[in-house]
Amino acid sequence: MAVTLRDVAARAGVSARTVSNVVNDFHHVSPAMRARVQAALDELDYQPNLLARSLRQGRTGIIALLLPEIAVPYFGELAHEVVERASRMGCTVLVDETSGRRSRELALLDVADRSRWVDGVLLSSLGLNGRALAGLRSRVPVVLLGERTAGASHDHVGIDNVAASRAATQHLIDAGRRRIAAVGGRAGPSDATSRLRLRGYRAALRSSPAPPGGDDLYARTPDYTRAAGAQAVRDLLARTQPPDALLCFSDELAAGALRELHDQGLRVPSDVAVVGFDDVDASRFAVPSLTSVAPDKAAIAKSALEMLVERVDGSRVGPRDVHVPYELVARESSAGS
Amino acid sequence: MAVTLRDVAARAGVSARTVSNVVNDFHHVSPAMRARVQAALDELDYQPNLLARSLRQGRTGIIALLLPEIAVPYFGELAHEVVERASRMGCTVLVDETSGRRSRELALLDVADRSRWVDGVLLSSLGLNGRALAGLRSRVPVVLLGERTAGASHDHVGIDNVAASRAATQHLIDAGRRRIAAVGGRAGPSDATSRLRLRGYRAALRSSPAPPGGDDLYARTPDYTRAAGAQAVRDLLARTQPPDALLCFSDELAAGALRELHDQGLRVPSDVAVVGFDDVDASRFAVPSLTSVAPDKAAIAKSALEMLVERVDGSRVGPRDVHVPYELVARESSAGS
DNA sequence: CTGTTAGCGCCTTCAC
DNA sequence: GTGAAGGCGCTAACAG
Repeated sequence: MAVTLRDVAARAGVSARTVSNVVNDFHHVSPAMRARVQAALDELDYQPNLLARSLRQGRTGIIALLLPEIAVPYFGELAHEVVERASRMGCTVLVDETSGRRSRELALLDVADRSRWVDGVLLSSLGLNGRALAGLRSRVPVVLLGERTAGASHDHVGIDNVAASRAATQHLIDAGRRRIAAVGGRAGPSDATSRLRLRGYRAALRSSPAPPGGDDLYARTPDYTRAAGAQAVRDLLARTQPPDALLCFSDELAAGALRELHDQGLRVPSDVAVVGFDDVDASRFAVPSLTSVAPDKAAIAKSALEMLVERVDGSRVGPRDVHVPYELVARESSAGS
Repeated sequence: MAVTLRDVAARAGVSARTVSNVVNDFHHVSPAMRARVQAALDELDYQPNLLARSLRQGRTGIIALLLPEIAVPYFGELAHEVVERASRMGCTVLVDETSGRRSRELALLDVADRSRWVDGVLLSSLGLNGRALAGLRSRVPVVLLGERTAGASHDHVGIDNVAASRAATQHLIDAGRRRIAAVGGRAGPSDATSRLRLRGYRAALRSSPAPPGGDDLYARTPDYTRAAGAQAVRDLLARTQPPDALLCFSDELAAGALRELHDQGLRVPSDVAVVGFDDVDASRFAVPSLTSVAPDKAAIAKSALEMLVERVDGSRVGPRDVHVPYELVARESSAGS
């Protein structure tokens, strides 16, 4: 059926070894021989069976990208950067969804680890905390995207969430806001993102001359969706004194918040300023356009893949922790009061 | 290093074949034997090398999903449905991006075809027309997502674009709109989507009692992005008589249009009604929320994967053309004038 | 019901 | 610079 190395060898009247040498240009094959083999290669339209090659070499050139959900814009944009850079590096990307569930993250990691399908794993984990990850003895290298959970024993790449959150909060303070609410996540042990961002938020408030109330200005949410953002606004507005600014820990939350504020007859930014995280493409076109903390997604993909490939190549250096740049993109939703 | 079938066989004092039988529960292994093998399996923590299995069986359980761009919300949502259903069917999904470029689509198809990595391909093609696809003699089965281009020789699944577009246009006519503009694509030979949707749009107008002007109410766009939607609105408003409704051939176009209409001081829906296509998650939360044609994405993924698996299993029936349901979801952006 | 024997297609250690 | 043989780990024919 399919044409194999042997077929080509027979056609050219040489051994399989020689054909292999030509295909991968190994050693130095004599020009005459090379030409003859090449002719046979072309005539038979030979294409190597990558499966067999991988079995032999113990390397597939495939990396797994494990995300909570690919349809969430931020993860979609991240996946885009990963796929693009991987392809430039000669790798292909296998995408799998975890729903952010710990059990599923572990199961997929396990499969990836044992099946021999993938050379390495990029994991954007929501459910696994440091201990769970440290307990993981995987053959396949894993690089974490997003937060570094305490005690993690893996490479990790993300932005400095504390600093970013602090900067975003300061931006609102500078715009004259005094009752700034933080929105998103549960700040629990398995939600490092919101924990870190909350820390930055509080740090900014503490160093501000007119500090607002305490914890009551944090609205927890079960997830980072638009629906959760809308619900959070309803919760906040039901409290005695409504906020004059929202720091939402994702653009999706912020989008839901914008919608709900609109429904409640509040104007953005005059009544309430809104800032998001992730700087998703849609935020530029929202009405009003959304101020957001923009992580350098291309840089995340680049660092992560580079570290992963190093590990695949056998590097044994200690776990690394890479911070990529972020930028606060100021737009209409937080324009000066 | 890794524990193989042989190791287990040696440990249990049986042949590799028997172990294989236990692992895949083939034939009927005697309970006693099964228990002994299972014990060895557990003790050694054996996990099959899927690579070797695939090489042997000529099947990988991997399907490739070729999309223009995963970060585009519609494709992200589609990918989500595909990944989810594939995982339920025991398959994994390899995602690759084509940028909608013909050359890249062909190249990726070729790689998928020859590398033996994937059992089948799901292709959401923008650049390939019927002839180009028909000329493709691929070993690996391919199912097309989106439009069936004329003369295509492959299975295809999508919505009935003509009917859907006609229904959406009728919806605007019923809402009292008289100058309805169509927005999106180039309606050229390699852009079947806009061609079909334009056809439905025109059919609705023709059967309407008060037909508006002619072709001048179609705004071409280079792509289906928000930026293009905004630009299209600027173009349309520069014409002598501005439209009172927009039928945008994607929700992204519509989102850009909403933004631009807002910037130009026009109110939606009172001045201009807007309808989109795809019913992306963001559209529900837009301000105003966006009326959209909602294809049943889960059904697309389901049909496509089912057809693909049938082909992988050797089915040789003629090319099939499946229409999945769609629904016009009426929201604020087209509320009665 | 289980053991033996061949490969799947490729790369690579040995000889020449 | 080239040929021959072995094996990556698994499963599918054949025995027995």
